[in-house]
Amino acid sequence: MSSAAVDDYLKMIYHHTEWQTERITPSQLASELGLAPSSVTEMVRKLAAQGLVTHRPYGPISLTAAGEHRAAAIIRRHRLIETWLVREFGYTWADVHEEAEILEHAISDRLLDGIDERLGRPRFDPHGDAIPDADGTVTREPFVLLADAPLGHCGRVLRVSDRVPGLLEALDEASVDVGSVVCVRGPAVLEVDGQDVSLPTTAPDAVWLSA
Amino acid sequence: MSSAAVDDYLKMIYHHTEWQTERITPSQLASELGLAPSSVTEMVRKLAAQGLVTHRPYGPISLTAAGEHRAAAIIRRHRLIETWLVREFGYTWADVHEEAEILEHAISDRLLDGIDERLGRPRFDPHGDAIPDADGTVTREPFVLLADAPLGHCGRVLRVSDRVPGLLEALDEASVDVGSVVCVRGPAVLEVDGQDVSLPTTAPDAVWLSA
DNA sequence: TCCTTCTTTTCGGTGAACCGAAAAATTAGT
DNA sequence: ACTAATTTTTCGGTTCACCGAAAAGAAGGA
Repeated sequence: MSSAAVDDYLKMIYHHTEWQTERITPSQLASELGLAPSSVTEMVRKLAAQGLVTHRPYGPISLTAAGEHRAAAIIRRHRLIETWLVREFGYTWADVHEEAEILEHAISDRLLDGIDERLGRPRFDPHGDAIPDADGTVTREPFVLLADAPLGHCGRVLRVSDRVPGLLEALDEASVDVGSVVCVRGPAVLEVDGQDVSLPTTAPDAVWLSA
Repeated sequence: MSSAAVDDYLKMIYHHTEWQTERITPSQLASELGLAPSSVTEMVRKLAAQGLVTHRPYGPISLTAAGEHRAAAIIRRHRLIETWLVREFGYTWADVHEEAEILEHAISDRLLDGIDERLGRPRFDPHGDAIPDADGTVTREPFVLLADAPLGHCGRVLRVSDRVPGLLEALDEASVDVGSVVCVRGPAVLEVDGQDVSLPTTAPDAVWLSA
């Protein structure tokens, strides 16, 4: 019924709306999957026919309830596998992705549950991203993008995108970690432990705080 | 370069010559893989073109040195994964096969080595079958098929085929296990712990003893 | 040997997932 | 509002691994 390719599409679409509200366009999807736009058009039509996605010609793509449920299951696999590789096999965060990308399509539900159990049924992966439940439910905490947070807002750092190169290192330098409590002092300035820290100009769109 | 399908073919061909000297025919290969004969013809030609297999039209198929090396690597993956699932996730021998069948194509060399290390670099799987080394070397002990063993020959049970239905249970009943020392008393009669045990008539072709 | 039977190959065809080039639709600039 | 640039779709084509039907080859029996 499903396939590795279908899973990858759903996962990407889900991923895109996890922290942003904008729906994904075919060209974004194509570039994130590393595929030609024409391939995306074709596959999106198939997904729509299966009721996993809604899409009218030339418009953006979004998941149906069924598609979202399926996507959550795949994200769950991916994040559990990543957590497992890091915790039990000493993988670094950089190494873990490509292995998980393949294993998420190969591991049975039974083995996945064995891994989940062995890890103590974690709710978050090492990046701080939520691991959906086995039933597809996602536990989400209210959040704001740093760019959208009002001046003076304080909250825990919930997530830092790994797509902005160098950002993780910059935050590390300022000893800002996932979980740290920070306050917004300016467009790209945070107060951390009473000290003001300036971030790269790309940071506001790549850091999420609890609301 | 390789693919899951190629791996499956090589594995089957290897498997067939592991305990028997006869080379495999296209029709046997087709039935063991659950494929149409025409599919086998086609794939075998591709394998031959890649130098993994030798085959002249209407003849049997055998692995080249390169093919055998590749096959050993796949068998290694398969058997390590099976061992791991049994030891660390409580899989039964019956359950383990289909999961390993998929994972053997998905796990990276790095993760495989992590698993190997965690298991203490085992040389045999729970069935008693040898696990090839990482470099493709297979440690084999000299063996005889029970059907070929001379009367009075004594040796350890090295392997019992899981293809003869009921045989594993029959041997279990007689408390003959992989590793047990037995002596040949007749065509289908073994001496075990000083007692004579009669086996089903299918047994002599499905039990291997150390030479 | 010749004829039948069984095995293997050849041949045309399928579905999945991809591609590039060209056409169509949308969006943006002035 | 109209043209230019961009995005999306359409269309024909590819590769991989499979299939069934029919032809070709090998093997066995009288």
